[in-house]
Amino acid sequence: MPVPAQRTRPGPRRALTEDQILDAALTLLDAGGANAASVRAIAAQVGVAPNAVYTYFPDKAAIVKALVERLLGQVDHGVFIDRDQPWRQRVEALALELRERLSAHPGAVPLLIGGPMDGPHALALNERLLELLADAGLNPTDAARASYLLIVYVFGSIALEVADLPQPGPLPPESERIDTRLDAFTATPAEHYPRTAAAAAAMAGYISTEQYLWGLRRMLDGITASTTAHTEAAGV
Amino acid sequence: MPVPAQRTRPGPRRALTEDQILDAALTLLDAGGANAASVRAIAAQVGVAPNAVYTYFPDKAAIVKALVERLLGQVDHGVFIDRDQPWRQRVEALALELRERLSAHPGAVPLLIGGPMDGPHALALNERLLELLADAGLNPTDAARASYLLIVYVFGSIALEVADLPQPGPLPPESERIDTRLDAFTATPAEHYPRTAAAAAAMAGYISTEQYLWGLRRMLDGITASTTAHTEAAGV
DNA sequence: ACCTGAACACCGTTCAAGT
DNA sequence: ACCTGAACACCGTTCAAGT
Repeated sequence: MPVPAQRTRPGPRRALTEDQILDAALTLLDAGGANAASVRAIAAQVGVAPNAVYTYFPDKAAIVKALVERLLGQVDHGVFIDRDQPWRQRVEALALELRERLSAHPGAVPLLIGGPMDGPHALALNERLLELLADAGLNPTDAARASYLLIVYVFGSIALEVADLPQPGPLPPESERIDTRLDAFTATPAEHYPRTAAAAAAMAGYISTEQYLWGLRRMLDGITASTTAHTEAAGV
Repeated sequence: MPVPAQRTRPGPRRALTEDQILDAALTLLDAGGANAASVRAIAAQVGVAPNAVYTYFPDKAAIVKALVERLLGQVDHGVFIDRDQPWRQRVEALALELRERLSAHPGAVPLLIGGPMDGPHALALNERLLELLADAGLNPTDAARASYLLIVYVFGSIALEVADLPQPGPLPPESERIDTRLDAFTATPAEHYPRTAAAAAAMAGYISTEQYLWGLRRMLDGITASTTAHTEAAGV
């Protein structure tokens, strides 16, 4: 998003900024879920007529795109940029940081995965991940494939988690979270789906972060197993 | 089917079936993308007034739910139910079959991942996957975690693939597919994102099924690596 | 029981006009 | 340049009425 040139200075009054509109959209998303951020609701939130929004963004898709970029920009790179840390730990830090940032706004998640993530912040994150995998000793092809695998996992996990949520609004603390998925499985007649019922029982004690990290580590195991020669040389 | 007599006059008799409504929804989805299957468009497609649809389904969510169930029900279990096959091959067959069925209706994918998949067909698929993982020698806890990991991967892959699609409508053959993601990466200035640009170059020759299977195999590697003792005993 | 027209409360977006 | 009211073409859903 380029900085507007200084020559086009005020007209009668500039009542808003792009950021205020994105703030309003996010507030609505957090309170009412993915469908709550209508252009009209955003306009009402910031106190203008619906069509005034189109002074700042060409259409709703542009608002969504800018919002997605903003969320990805909030990811703290510090936690996984440190090359002195073991690379697996850095991947875990990245995965946890992304998950935490996105879980903070479940209503925005469907917008995230609803379109291509090709903005500058998305590309910057991808770049960091590729650096990380290069540090791990992967060649460019393996790094590219592994990065896509990890991205699918991170966003897929969050998307399915949000999809299983019973209602819009902020995520409750993990300990109190009601998981529709586990609910459905637990309510499943064991005579029809014995293994699903058993799996629900086996998983009942676990929290989702644990499951998330378990999956992530299995993927890292698989990635390193296929590229052992390189990882040995890379150290740590 | 003979030429339909014009019973456009209000008839007390049942003019439709639930299946016809789902057929219409799927047709619209395939032609116009995820937003094309409005209740009003469905009604128009089957030749009734919009509110007549509510005789068959209580609301739009019920239509979506039934449609998702129907799509999952079309998955052919035969390809991965055969216990004489090596279990990894069975997992791959399941993953490929699911991907093929869902890719046939890209417009329906956002509806798939937009809500919980807890219908009978979804549970049946989960049950088959757990059987498969039990055959591989995993204990119930590992099987539950591994199955969720695999589900996240399969649906996450398809969701991201659809999200990167430029246009609604049917998926073109894989060889002619335009991938917004790769496009964005290729168009990326190499001076800002050198590794992303390199990754795009490295991946340019690959087709997505190859990437899909690569990721799947890395996950299976990681799963077996963490449960070696069991897999040895399970044979194959 | 099934379908209808009409209506309600929404939606994204465009347009002409006012400042 | 920025904002407005009004309008257009949608949307899901409800209601009373007709068969």
